[in-house]
Amino acid sequence: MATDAQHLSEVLQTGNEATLDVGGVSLAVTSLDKPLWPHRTKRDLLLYLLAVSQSILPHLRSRPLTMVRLPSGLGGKKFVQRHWDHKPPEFVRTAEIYTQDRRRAETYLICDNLATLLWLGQNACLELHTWYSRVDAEGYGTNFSESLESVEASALEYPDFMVFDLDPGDTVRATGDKSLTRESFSRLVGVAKALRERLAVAGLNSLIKTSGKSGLHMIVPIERKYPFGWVRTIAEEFARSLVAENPNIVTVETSIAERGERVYIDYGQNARGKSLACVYSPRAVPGATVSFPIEWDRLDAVFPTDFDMSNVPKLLEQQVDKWKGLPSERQALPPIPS
DNA sequence: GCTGTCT
DNA sequence: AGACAGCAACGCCAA
DNA sequence: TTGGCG
Ligand SMILES: [Mn+2]
Ligand SMILES: [Mn+2]
Repeated sequence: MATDAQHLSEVLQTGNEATLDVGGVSLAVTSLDKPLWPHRTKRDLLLYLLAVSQSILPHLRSRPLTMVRLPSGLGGKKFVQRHWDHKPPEFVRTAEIYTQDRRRAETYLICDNLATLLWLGQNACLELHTWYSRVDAEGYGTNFSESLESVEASALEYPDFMVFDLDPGDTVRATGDKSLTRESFSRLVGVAKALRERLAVAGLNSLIKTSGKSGLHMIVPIERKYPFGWVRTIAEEFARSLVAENPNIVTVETSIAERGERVYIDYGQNARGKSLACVYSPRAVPGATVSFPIEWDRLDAVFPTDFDMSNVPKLLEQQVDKWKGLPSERQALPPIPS
């Protein structure tokens, strides 16, 4: 039975299955040789999650999860899962959260510890997406399950980030190849910088990461006191101001057909129940690329495929978490008009 | 990947 | 015992 | 109320 990370790593190296002792709890892992990505197996996923656990766990903590699962890898069925209907292991933290559609509470998973992280890997969660609000009370209500009113009055209605999901527009190319071009990404970077400047003028510091696919995610840490509706209103103002300035390059148009080559700023992500790929989460794409934080002055020098499951653990050896301390950073937004 | 059901 | 089927979002907004 | 959207 393995105990520390070094030993866990050694145990995961060989055999098609193993029983891990993760901080005192027993966790069975199976099908370690099953390919989940081209040239990458479930063993590679578990070793990756173990290697980045110190980096990713602080960002997963207390946040309801949305999982992208591919039990048979990229060649098999893919599904998004937000609820867990059966009883998860004891060590997995959960929250019962009311959902509008089903008119009842569902069980959401929260990844608060290494055992849960590895268990998610065993369950072929190739992507881990998190909410922007947390279940921690800190003065707010924690009745998430009773009714729509109760969850709207709860801590989950108060995000600690404002987010901007920046997606590249269609790239017009004769070949029909839909992969991201340097030109398209460079246009995206330009929009991100312009948005950063807008935010800075308003006194707001922002951080940026690759989504792990083609886009960028901008994060503005905020005081945990504005309901999603207000955060969305502010995000929309910033997004529309960029569109007004550069209507040929930026759009907030929801219709895909209308967007064309323009960069899409999705401010609508600022809503309860929505999620973005967590920083350091792998993505279910052939290259096994990873969502990775970028320093603003490095943005021109990088490309999303620079960060994948193979090299990210190495990059993190220099600095365990590029966004260390982010969970406690807070900025004020304009007040809500009364 | 897991669970419950059918043969 | 083994095969197999079923299963696994949700909130916003414009129309 | 529905359908598109991410
Ligand atoms: Mn995106
Ligand atoms: Mn998007």
